[in-house]
Amino acid sequence: MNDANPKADSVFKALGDPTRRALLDRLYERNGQTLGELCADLGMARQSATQHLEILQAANLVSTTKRGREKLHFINPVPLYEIYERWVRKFETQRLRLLHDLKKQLEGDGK
Amino acid sequence: MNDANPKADSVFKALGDPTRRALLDRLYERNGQTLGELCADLGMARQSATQHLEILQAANLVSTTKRGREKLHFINPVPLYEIYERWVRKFETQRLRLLHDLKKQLEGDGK
DNA sequence: TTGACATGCAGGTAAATACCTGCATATTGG
DNA sequence: CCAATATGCAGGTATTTACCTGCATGTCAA
Repeated sequence: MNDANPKADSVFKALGDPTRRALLDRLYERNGQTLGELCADLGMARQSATQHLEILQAANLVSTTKRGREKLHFINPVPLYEIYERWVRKFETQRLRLLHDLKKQLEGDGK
Repeated sequence: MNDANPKADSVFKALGDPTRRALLDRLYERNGQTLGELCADLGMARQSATQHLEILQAANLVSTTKRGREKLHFINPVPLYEIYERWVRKFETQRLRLLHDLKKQLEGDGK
């Protein structure tokens, strides 16, 4: 009776935190960064960042490999695409896209 | 330094719970349901469901209107599309779609 | 009007979450 | 080898979350 899909759960929960979204953006800009690099300028202790990265890994949004004493992090966009297939495409209509484009156009004037 | 986007936060957090995803699915099947209808078969107290619906509303995924003593709930897919624009499209590549289709095809055999 | 029905409001608890600190381990470079 | 560097491990705390129960309010229909 419950859509207790653990996959969707882990991905949405992973994305539900600004620090983790920032980490994904950083990895998008440059893939394969070390823990230390990713921690820099995050404004929190290393161990906190580590935990965030573990959550991203559990959601399969990030995968890692070790190079010597360093841990390299790589982004994996597939879960995002699967969310799209399940949670966006389902609600997608021609009208929706048009509405979105119109909104963007209107916002473009204001900003 | 932090992508503390309250909009993304509210939407992802709203979607990060199986009960709330189930509610969205139910509203997709039949829009405009009352609180009582949505509570049925959820396996939790009415007030708990109410709180979940409030969270969906805060994320702008659901809007409501009152008809007499009833409260009607309507789904709003726009935030989902905005997530797509920000978090899927960005990582989208030709290769990705191909990979996804391939995977689906392979899974189709097994199941 | 009044009783039944739909929903709102006000707490209260257990578990999960997002941080932290302190110490341990493993790797590299000189 | 050994000191500096990168990361892992083991807790500990405050806040948030997901539930609950009990009672109040508002609306409909006979």
